[in-house]
Amino acid sequence: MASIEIGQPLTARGKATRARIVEAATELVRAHGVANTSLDAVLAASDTSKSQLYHYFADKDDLVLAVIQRQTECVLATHESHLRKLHSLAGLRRWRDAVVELSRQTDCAGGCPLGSLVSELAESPRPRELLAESFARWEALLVAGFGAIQARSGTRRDCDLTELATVVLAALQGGLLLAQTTRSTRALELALDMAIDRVEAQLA
Amino acid sequence: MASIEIGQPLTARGKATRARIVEAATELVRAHGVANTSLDAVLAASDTSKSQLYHYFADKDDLVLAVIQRQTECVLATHESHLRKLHSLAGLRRWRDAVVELSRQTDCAGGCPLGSLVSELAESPRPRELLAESFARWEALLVAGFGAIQARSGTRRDCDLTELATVVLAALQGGLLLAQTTRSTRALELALDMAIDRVEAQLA
DNA sequence: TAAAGAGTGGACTAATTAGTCCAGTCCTAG
DNA sequence: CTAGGACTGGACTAATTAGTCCACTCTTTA
Repeated sequence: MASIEIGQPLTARGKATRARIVEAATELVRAHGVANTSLDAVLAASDTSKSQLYHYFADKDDLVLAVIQRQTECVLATHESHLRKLHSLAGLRRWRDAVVELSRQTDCAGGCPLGSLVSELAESPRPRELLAESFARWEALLVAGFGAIQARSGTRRDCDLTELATVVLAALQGGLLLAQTTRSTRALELALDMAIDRVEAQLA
Repeated sequence: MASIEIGQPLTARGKATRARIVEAATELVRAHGVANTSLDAVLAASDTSKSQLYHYFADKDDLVLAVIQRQTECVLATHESHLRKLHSLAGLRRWRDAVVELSRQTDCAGGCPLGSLVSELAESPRPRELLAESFARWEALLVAGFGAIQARSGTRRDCDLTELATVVLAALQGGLLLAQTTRSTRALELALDMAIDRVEAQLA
């Protein structure tokens, strides 16, 4: 009950303030991590004050939950725009190229925003639950895309699309982590190619 | 020069003290992350004092470098003991089972100690370099194992063992991250199976 | 138009943090 | 056995942090 009473802005101005706080916090967390993002830094970046922050969030953990949700929407929206129109393996390879290009544009820095949140927050129950839901939604996006490819190709092989989605996501996360470490997209490209070959073998 | 002058204990007692500090710091960092590990906590866990810590390390960053090195040795030693005697695909699958079992034993918590360090430290040049070296050594271990399998099997296919090692490592890292999120080894098993199937296809 | 409550500004506290400093003890080489 | 340097204990500082509080302004509604 208390968690519902806090954080619901009732006016347009309130909504705008809350949104500014979450936006600034999300950006700072993506760049520096949760532990290295102070509330004072969030306030400065969003041009708000302590009382505003604590008017909308119970504490820092509560703000972090909102950051997870916003970051989830950002990441899923990016991938959804590519995966929605998927209907062939060539389309899947275009998605691969887009992912690689996105990583290259930031010089492989930062890795996956959701993956980074996992390794920092996975030992806290509530954040971990939210992130698990995020990855489930991400997988569902891939499953839908695989289904579309399968439907288009006509051949209906008996294979588990969910398992395929899991390994593609694992290859993506592992590839991004190695890319971040080596500052090269090579590992990401190889990992995604392997996973997509697997998709082709199972689906075609 | 200065970095060499600090941190070299000259007596047996000094070496023991330094080792106790690094060991305690490594354990705390593995459990809570770098940013959530205070020097006071390290001192309490290692039963040492501030002046001892700053006698052997220039600052916290310097201690973190030592932690990266120690954690690297721990992880590589674990895998080396499995990969050294590798001479068949069945052996590689036993390594897979051991990795999965290790993850299961900790209820999938924590993920890979080196992977976690990457997402926390990859934006700092020196730590990133060290971690890149760690992964390179890990890959070299895999390459050596693949070479042994290839030599044993007799068939000499023309394939890039380094690329294979990279994708296996990516599958391992991505699988561990998803396992940590879902608290289930399922993703790790699927990802490693995919990668090992790839090894089989390329090597056999 | 006036009351009520949503929203705001910012000073304040208490705790924790990295890092400094010095007086002292222990060990070893000459 | 003694000087010098390695090593140690712990008090101390300065900065940063999450979180509290209250007086104030804005906005809506009756």
